[in-house]
This record gives sequence, C-alpha cells and structure tokens, in this order.
Amino acid sequence: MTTTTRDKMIAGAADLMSRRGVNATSMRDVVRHTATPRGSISHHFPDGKRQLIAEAVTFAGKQVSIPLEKAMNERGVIGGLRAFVASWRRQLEATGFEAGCPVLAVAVDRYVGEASDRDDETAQQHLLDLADGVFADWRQIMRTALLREGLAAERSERLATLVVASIEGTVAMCRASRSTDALDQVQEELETVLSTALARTAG
Amino acid sequence: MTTTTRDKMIAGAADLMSRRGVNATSMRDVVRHTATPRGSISHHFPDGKRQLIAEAVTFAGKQVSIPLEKAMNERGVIGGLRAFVASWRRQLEATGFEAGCPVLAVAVDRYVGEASDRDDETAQQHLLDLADGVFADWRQIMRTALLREGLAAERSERLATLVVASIEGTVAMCRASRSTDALDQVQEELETVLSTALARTAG
DNA sequence: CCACAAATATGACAGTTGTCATATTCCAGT
DNA sequence: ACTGGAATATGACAACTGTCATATTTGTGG
Repeated sequence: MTTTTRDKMIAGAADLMSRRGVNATSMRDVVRHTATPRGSISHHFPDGKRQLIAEAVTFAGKQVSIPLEKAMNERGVIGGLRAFVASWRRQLEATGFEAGCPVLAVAVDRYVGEASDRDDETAQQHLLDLADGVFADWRQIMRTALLREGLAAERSERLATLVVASIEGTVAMCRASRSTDALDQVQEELETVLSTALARTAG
Repeated sequence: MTTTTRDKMIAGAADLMSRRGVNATSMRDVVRHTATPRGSISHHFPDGKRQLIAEAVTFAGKQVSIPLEKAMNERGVIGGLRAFVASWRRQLEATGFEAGCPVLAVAVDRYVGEASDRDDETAQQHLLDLADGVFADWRQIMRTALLREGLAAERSERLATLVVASIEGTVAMCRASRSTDALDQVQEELETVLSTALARTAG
C-alpha cells in the first residue's frame, strides 16, 4: 500500500502520545518507534509536527468511536458501556499501564511550536478543537443510544458527558496507580446509574 | 520570608504545568513567569526539575484538599461537592480556560529527564506515585464524608472514585471546549447520584 | 565592623528538538 | 528503455533544554 509509511507514523505518534504526552513525543521518537524513514516526515506531513499530532488525534478518535458505535447498536447502552470500559482496560493492562488516551494528552499537554506570531494561538486552538470534536463525537454516540432507549434529551446528554468524562479521568488515574481498581469502581457505579435511569423510564 | 523565592517557584511551576503540561514547562519559563532568580534553581532544588515538579504536585494537592476537607466538614457531602466543582469552575473561567489540573498533567504527560539508567524508570514512578497519592487523598476525603453520612464502606469508596475521576476528566474536556457546559452537566448528575444514594440510606 | 553562609547572578556545557535543503532511490506510465 | 514525480536518505541549522561551575551579592550573628 502507498500510505503504509504515513499510517504507521500516525499510529505510532498516537501510541507514543498516549504513553508520554505530546511534547515528550519527538518526531525522531516516532520514526525510531515505527521504523519509518525520517526523511519522509516533511513529505507526508508538510505542516510538520502539528499536522502529525492532528492526524493522530482524529485517528485515535475513530479507533474508539467506530467500535463504540457498533457495540451500542448491537448490545444496547449497558453493553456498549461495558465494551467501552473493556477496551480501555485492555489498553491499560496490555501496556503495563503505560498507554492512556492520546486525545486527553492533547487536551492536557499543549503543544508549543514556533512561538511569536498569532499563528501560535490559533494553531493551538486548532488542536484543542480537534480533541474537543473527538470528545463530542464519543458523547454523541452515547447520547444517541440513551435517547433510543427512551431517556429524555437533556438527561441523555448529561449522562453521556458523565460517562465519557469519568472514564477519561479514570484511565488517567489508573495509569498513576498502575491498577484497574478505579476503573472497576467507576464501571459499577456508571452501570448502576444508567440502569436505574433507564428503568425509571420503562417503569 | 526566607522561602518566598522557593514558594513562588513551586506555585509558578504548578500554574504553568496546569496550563501547558509538564514537558512544555521549562525551568527558564518558571523563572520568567515568577520573576525569580534563575541562579537559585539549583540552590533551592538541588535534585533539579524532577524535584520542582514533585513539590508542585504536592503543593497543588494540598491547595485542593485542605479547602475540600473543610467544606465537607462544614457543609456535608453535597455542599462539599459543590465547593469542589465551584473551585474548578473558578479556575477555568478566571484563566480563560487555560489552566487545568497540574496533578492530571503529571499523570498524563510523563516527564522524561536524563535517560539511560534505571533511575529513569524509578524516578518516573516516583512522580506517578505522587500524583496517585494526591488523587487518593482527594478520594479519601470524599469517602470519609460519605461514610459519615451513613453510606456503606464499599459504596462510599466507589462513589468517591467516581466523583474525583469524573471531575478530573470534565475539567480537561472543558479546557478543550472552552466552556463549562460539561462541568454543569456532570455536577448535576453527580448531585443526583449522591442525593439518591444518601436518601436510600436514610429512608 | 567583620566574617561566614545563604542566596543570587552569569555564563558555559552537551544533548535534543523541529525544520529545511539537498541528494538519491524507487517505481508506474508510456 | 526512459522519464517524471513520488518517496526516501542524509546532513546541517538555529533554538532551546537541564545542569553545572564559578563569581558575586546579600543578610545576619559575633
């Protein structure tokens, strides 16, 4: 495939960003980690590191949202939540609690490129907008599933936000504690909250 | 006071870390931002940047936990939750959604110092342990307050984890969206969850 | 007033970063 | 076979990083 090198760079950047953060991930690290040619960076990403980060964020976003939407459609809200949590647990355990969420990394760890100009400010916001769009995407999937099972619009939106935010926070905390205990606890409470909210609707 | 320079450096480091992340905060940035003498860094922090980060994390931890514990004692669980959320909302709005949580920054954005030796691995874990300790501290305060109002031990622990994790995640999301909407939504749902859990106990 | 340690100033160090310019290789289309 | 553009290789650039060594200042106890 023609785009293999490019895709490997994007996936490798997302992986490294999720482990170390944005600024601790250098382009030389990416080519080392993915065994890709360094000379191709400026060819595949003419706008430099900022473009690579941007593509890594949308890549990571889809990598989560596509199976999430599928699970929601096939297994309902509770099943979808379980799949969502399970995928994060898998990622934590498979990497020895090294990898977290690259989208959260962009939201927390601002990339500081060439300073001075007002390009700086606007380019920063471009990356933040991208991360915000991914979070909004995930929330939207959750919200739609809750709506479909009969929950009110505003309640669905609030619960969707709670689910995404709490799991993002929990994944970061699990990385710090090198344990999935927090994830287990949050999963149980979220299941309880969603179940009772849906039961109240049905009853 | 003798420790004014030192304290200004610690507070400034915590502030910059909460805005840009750990690796995007250089020691030269800290002295620029706090108008402190650069030559004093190695004097006040002989172990270098890692020590400054460590002190900034514990400083930020206490800055949250002390008023949180006070609010929990004076106003109960719901009041304490409201104070907790309000302090984060204040921080977001006062800084134009620039500042987030420096402890989360340490958990997400790994500081990469001098490589090679196994010091690397253990020193990394020292910072992660510190962040984990702060999160555990906040959770403990929440858990104790829930216990005191009659909730079962395991439920208290789970709910405390949910509260801290969801708010940490929400603050990061709000920084990305430059809006407190997510915080409003999460606050409302958390209040509902805690209220019904406590009501079930009392009734 | 003096001495002595704490605090600050200043400059240098090797290493890394993102970016770019220039060469070289690869490979499909004719 | 060959040509033209895509892809890769290689090295260099200035800027920045954390750290350290070496002055110089400051403030306080004698």
